[in-house]
Amino acid sequence: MDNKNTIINVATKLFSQRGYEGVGVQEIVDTSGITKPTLYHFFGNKRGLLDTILKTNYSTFFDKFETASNYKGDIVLTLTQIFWAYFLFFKKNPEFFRLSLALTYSTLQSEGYLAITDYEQRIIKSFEQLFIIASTNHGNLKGHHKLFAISLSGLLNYYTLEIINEKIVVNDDFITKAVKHYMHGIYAL
Amino acid sequence: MDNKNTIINVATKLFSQRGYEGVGVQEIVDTSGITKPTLYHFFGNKRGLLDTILKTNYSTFFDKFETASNYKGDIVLTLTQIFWAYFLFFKKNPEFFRLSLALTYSTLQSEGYLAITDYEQRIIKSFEQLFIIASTNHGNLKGHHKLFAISLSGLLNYYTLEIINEKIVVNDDFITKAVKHYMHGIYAL
DNA sequence: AATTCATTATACCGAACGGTACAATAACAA
DNA sequence: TTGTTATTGTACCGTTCGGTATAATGAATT
Repeated sequence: MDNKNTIINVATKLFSQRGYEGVGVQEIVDTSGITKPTLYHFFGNKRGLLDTILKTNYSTFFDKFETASNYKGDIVLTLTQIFWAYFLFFKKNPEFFRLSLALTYSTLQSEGYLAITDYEQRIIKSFEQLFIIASTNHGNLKGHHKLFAISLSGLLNYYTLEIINEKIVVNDDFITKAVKHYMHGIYAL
Repeated sequence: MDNKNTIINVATKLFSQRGYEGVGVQEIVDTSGITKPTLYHFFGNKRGLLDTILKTNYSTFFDKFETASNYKGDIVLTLTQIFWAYFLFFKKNPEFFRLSLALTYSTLQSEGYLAITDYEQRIIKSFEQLFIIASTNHGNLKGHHKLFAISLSGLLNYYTLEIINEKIVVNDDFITKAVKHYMHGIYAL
């Protein structure tokens, strides 16, 4: 593997274990078997490295996620597709999930939060959009878009955490239950 | 106010804005109008300061939380009490909520995570315990304790975030809806 | 008044932080 | 083969990091 990708992989792993601020550039280059100027040549600065990690991973993620989000009148089907896409992607990239989770919930003025907030907003907005469109068919969704979008995002993250900890096995049965759990809560309002 | 409490208040605010690792001891003492040895006299080290902040706040929290968790055969009532206790405490302590949220979702080997994990586990265990006891009356809860406990914790944190952002007003109507949303998901399984 | 002990300031420590100037090398095109 | 550009190592920069030795206070006790 070339040095650029080695750095990305090493940094992703280290960041996911001890956080963006908890890992120094020196440790990244040592573990990668290179020296600082190489890292700074490819990424400009530490933040540039983080940005590259996020951009690369989220690019793949949104490809699958936005395909899954396609709504054709069946909200349960769409949610099922979304759950599948979400869980499978992060199951394949557990280190990236841990990193993105930590960044998402880090403090508002931290570098990590600033780096990830646009991506997270895009997910939330996508959920909102789905609920807005679906509310044509489901009257009870109306006026709760924002809340539903946020709670859905939170739920997915919690499930994903259990999945990558191997407490939950992702299969049709689980996905069906999870969607059911979420939907019936909404219908009940 | 005495220096000890000044330090605690200043540190809580700064940590909640830029994270435990993002704030230096020097900045804390400068903002507090004192010098380093004073801080180290009271707290031993930086971690000791964080521990004190967590211990103080969670002490008050668990007082109210565990009173609210008392189950007497009515799971909806108990959940309603828990939601009220949870939301009201963190609405009163929004900075501490932001800090604890960031620590809870920080990386597994970070200092902040190690500092808060016992408290978070206590909350999860408390939820689990509730669902185990309640499963005597609600058969459909059986075997899902852990999952329900975790998803409840996640849901509460998401709601709380909206509350301290003043997107949600905490009143009887909201609490009723939130509990309903959560419960009907469970009943539907 | 003398003693004691908690509290605090001055001044400093070595280590780690992110980042870079500069020169050497490697790769490739003209 | 020469010129050009991308890549990389050596050695270093100033700043900030968490933490402390020492001594000076302040207040309370004897």
